[in-house]
Amino acid sequence: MVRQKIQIKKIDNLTARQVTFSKRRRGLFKKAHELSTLCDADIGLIVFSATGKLFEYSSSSMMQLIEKHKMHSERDNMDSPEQLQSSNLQSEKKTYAMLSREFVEKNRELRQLHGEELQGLGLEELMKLEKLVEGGISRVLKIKGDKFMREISSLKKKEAQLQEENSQLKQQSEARLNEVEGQNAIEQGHSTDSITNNRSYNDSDTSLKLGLGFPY
Amino acid sequence: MVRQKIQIKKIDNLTARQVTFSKRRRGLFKKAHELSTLCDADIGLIVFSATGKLFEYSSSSMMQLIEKHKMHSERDNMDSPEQLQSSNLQSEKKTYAMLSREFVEKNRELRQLHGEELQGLGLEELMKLEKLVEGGISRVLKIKGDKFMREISSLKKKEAQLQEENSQLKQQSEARLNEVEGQNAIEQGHSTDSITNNRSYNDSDTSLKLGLGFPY
DNA sequence: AACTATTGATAAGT
DNA sequence: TACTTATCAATAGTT
Repeated sequence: MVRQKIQIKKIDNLTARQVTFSKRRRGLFKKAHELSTLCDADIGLIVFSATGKLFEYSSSSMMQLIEKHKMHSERDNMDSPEQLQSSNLQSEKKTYAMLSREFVEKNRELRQLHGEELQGLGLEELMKLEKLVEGGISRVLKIKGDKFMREISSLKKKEAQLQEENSQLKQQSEARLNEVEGQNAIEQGHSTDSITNNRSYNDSDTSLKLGLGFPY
Repeated sequence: MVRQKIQIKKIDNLTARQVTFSKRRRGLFKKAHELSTLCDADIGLIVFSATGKLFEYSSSSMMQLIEKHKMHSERDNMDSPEQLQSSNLQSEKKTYAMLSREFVEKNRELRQLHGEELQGLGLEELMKLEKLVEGGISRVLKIKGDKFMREISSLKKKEAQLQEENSQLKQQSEARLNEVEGQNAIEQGHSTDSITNNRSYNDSDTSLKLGLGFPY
């Protein structure tokens, strides 16, 4: 409806969906309030987000409004008290069944978030799930993450120190070898091949990768 | 809001009020439907006109929505007149109430796992949550974790190798120094203090801690 | 969270 | 009630 008109269908992108939900929900509540004020109407608005969070508006009392609504739907549909009671029971059972289904569904989602029942998921879903859980853990572990980074960095520093000392030792050793050889010009020198190329241990940026791979 | 902007207060003129009611009601319902579709929200909208006429919209079932709303407002409205008759019914209602509570609880937990509502949690709860989410991610990232472990292990191995070479070099260097001093018995030996105590770099078991702290 | 270009909603008129 | 239109409000995409 703005920079570009959108289709009225579920928004794919999670972030965009959440933002739109927040914006439009506010707009909807405002409109409900305006209608209620302008036209002296009694309005109740119940909104459950996809995650199950409740938002509500009512111009008076939601409870009273719901009771009034119940009465109206009863009057509209029922002729006799028997029918009414039967319908009440029936609808309650329906709600019960609905709840059970949704309950099972929520439990499944929870177990998935807990890491169970991952076998049935495709790669795409697993990646989404990973992103989801990463998002959650990134907040919880923010402080822990800092410590983690410091430890990695300390590990790198120590490795560099070792490297440095290693090369110093090597120089020293070779210098002394030269000294020995200089003094015993006729004697054979000791081989130093077994300890060359120490710098190759730094070619892999393992520690850097680790630091970047886990930002929390 | 058009030819002239209006104030949000009850419209005096009856006809104008009725017209506005009709127009804005349609608009409100449309917006409610759009929000429901776009953001996968469950929405119920009840409107009573000033004359008492009922208009309603719901994205699914108004009754189920109202039941869900009751749960969230955690009212014990499960009791109804016919409850006292049957103990069977009573136990069913008990289950119903239990389900309701658990339902709300699950929803809260889900939202928390999605990273919301962390502000209100204590340190204890955050740690529990962290454990929970760690458990989840540990399974999802099993493969990724193996690579992580291998890299840590490789880092440790490299460090050990460096250490080993370092001490070999030290021995070699000292051996050569001894050789030099043996040959120049009168000359002063070079000090080797600057490179002693290399093993102290292993005193911190940083890499071990990292490996254990992040098992994935 | 703020901005803004654009679409959508609607007050008044017919 | 329905249509029109001038204007205001809501908001999608962007930063």
